[in-house]
Amino acid sequence: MSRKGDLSKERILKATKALVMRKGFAGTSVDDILREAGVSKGAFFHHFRSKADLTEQLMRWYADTDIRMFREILARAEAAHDDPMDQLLQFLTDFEVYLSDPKQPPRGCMYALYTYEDDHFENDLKEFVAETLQTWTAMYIRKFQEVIDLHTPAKPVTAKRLAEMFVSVIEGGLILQRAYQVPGMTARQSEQFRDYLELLFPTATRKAA
Amino acid sequence: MSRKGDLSKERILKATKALVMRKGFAGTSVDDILREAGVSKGAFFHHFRSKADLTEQLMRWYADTDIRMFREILARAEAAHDDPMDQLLQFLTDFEVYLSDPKQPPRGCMYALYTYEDDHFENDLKEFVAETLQTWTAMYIRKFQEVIDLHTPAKPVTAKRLAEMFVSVIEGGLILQRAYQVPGMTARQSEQFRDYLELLFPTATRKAA
DNA sequence: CCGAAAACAGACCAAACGGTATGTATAGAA
DNA sequence: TTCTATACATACCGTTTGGTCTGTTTTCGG
Repeated sequence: MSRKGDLSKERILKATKALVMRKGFAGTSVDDILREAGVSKGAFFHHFRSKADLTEQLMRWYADTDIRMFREILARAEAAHDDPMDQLLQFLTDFEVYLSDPKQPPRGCMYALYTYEDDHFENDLKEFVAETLQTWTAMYIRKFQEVIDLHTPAKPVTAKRLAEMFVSVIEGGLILQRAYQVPGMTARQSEQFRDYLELLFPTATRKAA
Repeated sequence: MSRKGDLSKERILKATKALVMRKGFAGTSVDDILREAGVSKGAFFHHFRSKADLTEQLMRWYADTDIRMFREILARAEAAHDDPMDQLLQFLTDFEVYLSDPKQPPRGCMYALYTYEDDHFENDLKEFVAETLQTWTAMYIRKFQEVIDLHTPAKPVTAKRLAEMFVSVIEGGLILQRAYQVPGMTARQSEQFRDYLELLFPTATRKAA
């Protein structure tokens, strides 16, 4: 495995991610990517069979790092607390810190972007995106179920619904954040969701982090 | 004002809306639109100076009908109840009925789509989208403020935050709905948000519709 | 240090793109 | 009926697009 080639490939992927987040998939041309990544056309088509191939690899690469990031934050929260509710609240506050990081200005979710441009893509990529979103949701379902099992909710609720609501609120927050160009919007949605959880599980004890 | 021309123009706008919701702005070519709308290139460029001009007019046309629709649902809810909380819950259930209407398969929000492709557009269009989203949010802020003034919330909360959370939850619901291709997702998010409101304002009376 | 595979560079291409030019049909006011 | 502005239709144009082809450099095991 040569290192040089993998480095270029990652340069291309990163450049494409940045461009796609601002211009969409169809709105990003191969020449745009070459300029942004500083590679030649030959290099590009050496690593990717086509633009569609790049799109697919980008999606899988993005999903991999994305899910891994969430797992890490959750693992830290689980290590810090015993009660699943405390773990959850810790996860959310840590996630808010991540969201409020002033680096990487144009925040966004590539799954969201994808769903609004899905006509250009193959069916197996559609399935992959749906599966990835489900994996992401499943992570939360598990945790919410633990909370529900331990603390009686003030109103009947399912773990699945709570998980889906959290994902929705984050996705929607990103859209508002982009539209208004105010950095804190998504984190605020997470906060607001925490408030909901605290109302929903009033018996859950709250400890200092 | 001749009727014939306006009719063709609306045909083009409707066709573009349908295409854009599946392929994005950049991913929809003028020829695509001509095919979908069944008009000639001459007709198209008679009504629109450029593709960018169409994009702007489409956005304004969409925003107009969109906001009007929300105002109508809210007006009906306000006519049906006296208590702002009842009005709000009625509004949400009516909105859920609208969302669950099996017509118009590919649901989506053009503002969301826009924010993920905004690099192609002019600044005044960016401002217009932001303003429209703010108008939409402001509608809810007013109503939430009335509720807060009348019923003490179980946890301190601002009308603005609640309004933004609702918009977020709907936008996010649309994304999940598109990704999973299950029609009820967005309506479920609205339901879940209603649950939150009922926990937040426990003193609010609930009447039968 | 050699040879072969990987990694690149850049000229080139056909098709699709947004847009124009020019001509024709049509509708309504005078 | 005639005049004129609107409403189209279509051939055409320059540019950009995704992709190919050919040739050169770099890398690395033997």
